[in-house]
Amino acid sequence: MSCAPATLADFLPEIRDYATRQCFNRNETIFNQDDPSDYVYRILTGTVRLCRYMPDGRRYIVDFLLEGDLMGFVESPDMPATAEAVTDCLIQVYPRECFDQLARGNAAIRTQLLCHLSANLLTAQQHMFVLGCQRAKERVASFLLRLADREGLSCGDRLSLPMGRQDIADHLGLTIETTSRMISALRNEEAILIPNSQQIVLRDMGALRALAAEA
Amino acid sequence: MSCAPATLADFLPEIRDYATRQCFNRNETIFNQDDPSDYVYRILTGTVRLCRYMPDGRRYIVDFLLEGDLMGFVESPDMPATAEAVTDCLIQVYPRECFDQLARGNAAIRTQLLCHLSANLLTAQQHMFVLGCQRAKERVASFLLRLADREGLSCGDRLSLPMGRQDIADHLGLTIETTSRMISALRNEEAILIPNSQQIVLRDMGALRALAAEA
DNA sequence: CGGTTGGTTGATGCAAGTCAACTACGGTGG
DNA sequence: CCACCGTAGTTGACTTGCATCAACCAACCG
Repeated sequence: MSCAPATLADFLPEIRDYATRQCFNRNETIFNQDDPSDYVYRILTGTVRLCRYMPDGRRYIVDFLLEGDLMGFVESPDMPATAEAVTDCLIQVYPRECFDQLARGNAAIRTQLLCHLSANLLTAQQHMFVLGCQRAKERVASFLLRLADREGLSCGDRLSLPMGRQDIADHLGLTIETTSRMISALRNEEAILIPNSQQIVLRDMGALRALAAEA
Repeated sequence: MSCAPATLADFLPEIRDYATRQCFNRNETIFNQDDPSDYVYRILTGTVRLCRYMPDGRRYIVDFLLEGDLMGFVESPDMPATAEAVTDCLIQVYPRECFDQLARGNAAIRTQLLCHLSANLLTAQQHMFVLGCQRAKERVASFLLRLADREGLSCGDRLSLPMGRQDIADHLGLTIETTSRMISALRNEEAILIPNSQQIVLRDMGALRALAAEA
């Protein structure tokens, strides 16, 4: 059974009467790891990071969520990660119970839910390869390409990086200095241009793809 | 909604008449990345590795599957990874269409399917932390603890390692030499005993947990 | 202006990778 | 029974890629 063209988000308007909208400022926490899973979320505007914090303070950024993305659909009594606003965000919050009830009566939603989780799992596996096998410059190239793909960008387009260098580093398993150096290296090799630190022009996606070398 | 005590595997007997059993020798391929997702699998005996191969030959081992584990439930037209027998295996193979039909008529199965995918996703996120943040010795400790947990072992028990050092290395994003050195280091620190290279006695799980430092 | 925050760059150190030798074990056949 | 071989694991010597530590720069703002 393959995924239908509809997406999970298409069904959420059906329960919009039960939803609330919330604003979060940059770096504000949206929910905490181990909070009860009582809500599901949709990002209306802004960028969010999903983090896991370790007892010793180390942080790993599981993923970034962009405008339109959903979170909170993992089947677990507690949230497995903390969500924080990377930029100011507007977020639609749906009561979980309400969504579950909708899903119980609607097979198409359940199918989409499976697709959503499967897609997340595949993304995670892809990223495990990045962390397990790639070197620093390849990781940065993979990261830029993945963001570009999600935004539907192609060669010559301008990619905006709402997250800071430290966030990118924590997502790629690198330090902020190495991340910065590798971005500079890609500029020196003329694979990208850096009009300013928040934006990157994808000058040579072929070169980036050659580095990322993902199937 | 939390996961019921039943598991996905409990429902498979209902379609056992449509299943076949297949034997695979050590290192034999069970299915290939990009094969159509026409079957779901249950490991009856033996150990399996799920791998992703890259164009340049690098290999990443997504996970190991043990006796009783299931695979092939990701919602995708093609298999996202290759499955290979780590040891000689006996595997029950169910036609996917048959399972899907069962799931369509049974809400409990669908719930379990969501739990199964969610659990896989959480495992993947946990492992991303291992790859992104931990150093070599911590990774090996995490690996041993996870295997021990899955086998339900505790302090003093003997853990068997059906997979070779190279497999462990490819799962942890290390080289075979570093993996071997770290295992030796854990022996020298008296956290483990190594009666032979395929078995490990968990002498001091506290020390291992302190290294893994996972929540 | 000076202070603050986020990013870049340089110098140095170390953890893990690489290359290579050696050991242990399990067959297989003389 | 031992001699030989092939495979898998361990250990040592050396190299290197990234982390660390530290200085510097640019943008922004009171």
